[in-house]
Amino acid sequence: MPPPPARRRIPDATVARLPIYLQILAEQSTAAIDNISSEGLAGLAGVNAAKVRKDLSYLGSYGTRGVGYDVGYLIYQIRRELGLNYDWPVIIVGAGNLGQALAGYGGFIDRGFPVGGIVDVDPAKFDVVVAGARVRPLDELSQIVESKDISIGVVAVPSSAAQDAADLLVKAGVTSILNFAPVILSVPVGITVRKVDLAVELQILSYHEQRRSVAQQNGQLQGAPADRGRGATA
Amino acid sequence: MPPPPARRRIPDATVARLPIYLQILAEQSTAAIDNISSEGLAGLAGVNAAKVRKDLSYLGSYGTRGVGYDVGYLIYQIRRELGLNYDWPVIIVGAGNLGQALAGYGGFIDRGFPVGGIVDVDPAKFDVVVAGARVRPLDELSQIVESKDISIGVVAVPSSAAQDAADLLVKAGVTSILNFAPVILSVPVGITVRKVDLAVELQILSYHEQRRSVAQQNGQLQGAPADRGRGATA
DNA sequence: CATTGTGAAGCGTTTCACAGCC
DNA sequence: GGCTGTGAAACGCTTCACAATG
Repeated sequence: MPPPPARRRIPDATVARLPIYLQILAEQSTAAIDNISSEGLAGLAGVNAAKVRKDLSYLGSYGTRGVGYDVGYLIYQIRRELGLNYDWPVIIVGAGNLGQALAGYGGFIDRGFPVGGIVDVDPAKFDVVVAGARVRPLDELSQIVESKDISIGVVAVPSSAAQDAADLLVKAGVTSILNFAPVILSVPVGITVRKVDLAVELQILSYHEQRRSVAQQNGQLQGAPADRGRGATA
Repeated sequence: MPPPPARRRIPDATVARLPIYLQILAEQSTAAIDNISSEGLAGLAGVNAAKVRKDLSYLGSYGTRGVGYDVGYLIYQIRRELGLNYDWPVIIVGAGNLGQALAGYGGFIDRGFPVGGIVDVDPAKFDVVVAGARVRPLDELSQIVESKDISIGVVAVPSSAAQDAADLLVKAGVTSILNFAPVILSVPVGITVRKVDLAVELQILSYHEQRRSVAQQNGQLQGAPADRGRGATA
């Protein structure tokens, strides 16, 4: 069993799929299935089998020709590559509807991202307990980040406050930000930002709906286009 | 002013960026700025100017050489292309933490996606009013979809119930689904599904954090990789 | 003369096809 | 014999570079 060196640089497209494979493998493992072929995994993930093999090949040669992949071992390897062997506590900025839903969302803690803190500007929210975490004043952000050695921040504040929140997070030492506000955050080089914008998702769906209705009007029964990024037209 | 025909097929990558441009243009419009260059727009969107021009060229030739783009007209054209000239009411399946947060999320209605209904299996939640919508029994899903002519469904139920929810939505006539459950939904050809998986987002951030710590240990001060899909490493 | 619109080059991702191996 | 691992081809997206033009 080799030590955990980060070997090659893994393509971004592959990194975005590894969590999907991981989730499927975990389900297989629960169902006491301990071997899976690239084709089997591909079917469950909704992708091409060659893509699965290429993706997994970036981690190393962990399959057995003629047999497939050992589910448990693959889980171990993907988790290692994604850095999921340790918990990454997150700090949530904003204890409104969304912030509270996020804090209460079981998926966070279950998957190794415990809520290390949740802060807000509104004194009315201080000390409200959300899923085991007490809401603290925004002023304490920096102290929480430092004391709990947090590197991931979640921005769940209104658009107008998002850039300030991001600035505070960066100043406190956070190096990755998950942004739910519909604004483009400006951050220093070296900070990773991912954005989840619900309105954008809906607008992309709207585009497909609009195409559908136009196609219908023209009597064109051509298939919808394949999607990209995340999501897919089945 | 030409009538609204969906002209060429627009690349998926472009469709995914149009909502971002739209949002920025709306901000500009509010600030009484009525002209913008591809470079200006690119700067605000965090992308390359050539990309902006190519993206916009798929809609038609709506810019003026030597001048730039008329903000209002561009907003109109992007909205038209995305099918945002009409409201698209959505139905939310699941009135738990997430479903309620989504229903209450102002961004939905503000951007042309009013909550046409929210349903749940749990009788304890019936008739709870969330952001103006009364939670209804799951049984009524089909009737709500039909009576309000809803084509977009939001799946905000636990993983175990997600496929059932999707099946119900499809049977009721919904053709686009926004899925928040961490499972791959299986739907008939022609139905568009997009997935928002918070754990996946965090795991991608985790990958970058992990690389950072490995790089630090090895004293390699190489830059972090550019991101793909959504989000970006600045 | 600043800025768009776009062929063409460049680059990363996907898919194919098959050699390698258990 | 069946399935992995991977060069190479195909594809789509991004970026360049510049002609077109208000």
